Order: sequence, then C-alpha cells, then structure tokens
Amino acid sequence: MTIKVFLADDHKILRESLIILLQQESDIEVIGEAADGHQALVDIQRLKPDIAILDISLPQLNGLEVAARLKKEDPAIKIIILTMHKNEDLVARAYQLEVNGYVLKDNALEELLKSIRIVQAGGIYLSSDITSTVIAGFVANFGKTGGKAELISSREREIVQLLAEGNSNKNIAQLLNLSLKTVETHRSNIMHKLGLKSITDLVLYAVRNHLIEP
Amino acid sequence: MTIKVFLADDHKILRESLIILLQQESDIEVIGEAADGHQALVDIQRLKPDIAILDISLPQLNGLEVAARLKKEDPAIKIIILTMHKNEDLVARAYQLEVNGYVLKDNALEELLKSIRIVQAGGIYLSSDITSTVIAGFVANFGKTGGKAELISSREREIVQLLAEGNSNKNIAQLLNLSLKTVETHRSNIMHKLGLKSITDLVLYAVRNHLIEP
DNA sequence: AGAATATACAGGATAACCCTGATTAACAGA
DNA sequence: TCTGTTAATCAGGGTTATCCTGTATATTCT
Repeated sequence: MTIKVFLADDHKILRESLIILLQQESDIEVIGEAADGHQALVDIQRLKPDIAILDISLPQLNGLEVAARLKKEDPAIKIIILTMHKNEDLVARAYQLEVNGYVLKDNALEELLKSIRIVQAGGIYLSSDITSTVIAGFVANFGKTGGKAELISSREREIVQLLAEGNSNKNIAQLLNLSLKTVETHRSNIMHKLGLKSITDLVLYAVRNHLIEP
Repeated sequence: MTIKVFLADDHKILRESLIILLQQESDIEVIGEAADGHQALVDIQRLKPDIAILDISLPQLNGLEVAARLKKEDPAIKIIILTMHKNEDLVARAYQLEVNGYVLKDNALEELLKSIRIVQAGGIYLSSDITSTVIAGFVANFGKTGGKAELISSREREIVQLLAEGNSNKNIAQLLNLSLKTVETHRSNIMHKLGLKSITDLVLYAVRNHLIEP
C-alpha cells in the first residue's frame, strides 16, 4: 500500500520537480497537485490523499487557511507544511492547527521524504532548525490562555512597534515615561520570547505581523 | 560537449531536485551549486560554468549583485536569473545587467531547460508571462536609468544586505575579511547616503528594494 | 591632472546588551 | 485564603556594539 500524497505549491518548477522525484520512491504516490489554495482545498477533499503537503504562500487562500479548513472537516487528515518561512509566528500558528509536519524548503529533500514516512506512521515531524525555544514557549503558553496563545503582552507589543519604528531605548523610555532600565528589560524579554537574535529580526517580525508597514 | 551549468538557490529542496533532474538531461551537466551569494560568486569564478543559474533572493549577496560582479569581470559569461519575482523593477534591473535569461519559478521545468539551451546557443530567454511587464517597465524606466548615479556602491549594497539579514558589524568584518572599523565606516556612509536614522530604517529599505524578503 | 568616489582603518564617546537581581499588582488554581 | 504565575516596573555593573570624527590610498571620471 503506497502513501498517497497531494502537493500544493505555487511554483510550478518546484512542484514538477518534487512530483517527479517523489514518484521515484516506491512507497510514495502523488495523486494530485494544485497551484493555489482554493484548488488545493477542493481537490484534497475530493481525492482524499493520505497526506497533503502545503506551501504557506499559496495564492487566493494561504496554506495555513487550507490546513485549518481541512482539519475542521476531518481532524484526522495528515498535513505537512512545506515552506520557506521559519517565522516563529507561522510555526506557532501551524502548531495550533495541529499540522503533522513542518518542513523548510532550505532543508534537504531527504527531510521531506522522512517527514512523509513519519507522518504516515502517525508521528509529527518538525524541521530541526526551527528553534525549539519558540515551540517550547508556545507549548508553555498553550491552554493557559484559553486556546489562543499570546506570545507577547500588550505592553511588549507596544514596545516592539516603537522599536521597529526606529526608536532607541532612551527614546521609548521618554515616550512612555518609563525608566531606561524598564525598556531594556522589556526589550530583552521580547527578544527571548520571540526567539529573535537581532533588532533586524524584530523589524521583520513587525513587518510580517503588520505592526508596521514596509 | 555538454552544457556546464552552476546553480545557486538558497532552498536546498529546490536545488537538490533541480540538480537531479538537470543531470538526467544528456546535454546538461551541473558542475557546482551554492546556497548563498558569496559562495556562488567564488565558485562560479573558479569553476567557470557555461551558464550560471541564479536565484535573486540569495543570502549575503543577492543574485543580481552576483550577476553584476560576474558580468563586470567577464561580460561574456552567461547568466540565467531563476526567481519567484515578477516585479518590473527587478526585471528591469536584470535587463540592465544584460543577463541572458529570466525564468520564473512558477513556470514549467521545461521552460528552464529551454532557456538553458537557448542561452547556450547565444540567445536571450524571457519567461512568457513577464514579457508584458518587462515592456511596460522599460517604457516607464527608459532614460531615467541611463546616466543616473547609483546612490550606494556595490560594496555598500552588499553590506546593507548583510546588516538587514541581522549580522553585526563584527560578523560582517569576519565574513568579508575586513577590519571592524572599515565595516563601521561603510555602515555610517550607507546611513548618511540613504538618509536613514536607524538600523530598522535600513531593514525597511532592504525590504522595499528586495535585498531581503520579509 | 585634478576632483570625486570607493575602499580601508583608528581613537574616543555614547548606546546597547547581558546577567542577576528586586518590587508591586493582578489573577488563577488548589 | 494562600500560593504560584505573569505583567510591569526599576537597578547595578560589566561587556560589546555602535556612532562620530578623522586619515589614507587606489580607482574612476572629467
């Protein structure tokens, strides 16, 4: 019995290449493909693959939304997210949706094959270079806040935005009538909670989460 | 005589897949690969492939900058840009660099093979879906970019990207084999030239100019 | 040749970062 | 109600990083 997989990715070159290579595996069979979220949703519900492999940045309906709708209708469906995004928030959202795998495109092809077999066997697969701290932090928060995990507090989010807008710690302290030390503490906590390594990462986080516009 | 190609793309899954499939073509031989711009530049100059296939969004040094440096050293080198971006400004910039091919990742694999053979034969290949945007872009940009002085130098652009990717001055100095003080000077000059007040402004500049992806 | 630019490097001042603390208020669970 | 957790506030003190002001050489442009 082969593992029937469905592949949704908007880049045809990658889609075609992966299908050719997946077909060469004796235990894997690609039974369908899609280039956008709507088509993926319709075809996956019709073809009922064992595993749906979804890119996040799909046109019309993003991969996480497709995953959410599939899981809502059939919580047993197996989903692997295949994406270039190692953004903490997206990983957390995927985790919330209880997807079965999260594989980065800059990992080896071998990782994808491994994830398919592990997920088919009932396991959960996460790319090794996704920071464990984010997952740990997320798991720690999950359930205590009623389902929706807020990684950072309201005050912290306010400071994220001010930082991403180019304000210095000193500046923020003046704006918010706080001690410089308080701002430093917030900043440090934010970096740890979000798993960011530099102010640059913070700006990108803010852009991705629409706290500021590029 | 086979066509010797070099492939640079930061997504290992795509890179691996493409190499396997390109190797199956009897007239094509992949003689090297790279996951970042620096490695690509060094290896391409060392291995001297017939055609260099470059993604635009490469870490450390983006594909267009790699193309510019390769063309400067050897104007006869053949370059195919393989990218997800169909922005007219990126296409126009590629055209100014006189690259030999521009293929979109959402085209078929067959397109890439065709582009390799056409470019090897001395032709220029453009993905069919960007023909209209490229024409529009040229009409709009023609004349403007003729003698317009670049705001920042090639070296500075390289450092902008490394900064926006979250590297510290120290880190960049090591990567480029420069003194820390040199990197600091470049950084300062960049900020003044571009009228930026903070590193976050620089990240936003890099995002807007597609030096990095949000 | 002269001017402008790119590239490279230094010293000293300022700001940010890191780690280990502390206090107070709010709030949830046993 | 007591206890534990989190949010929010602040501090000392040491280590790094960044900013500002200069200098110098090679290359490129006119």
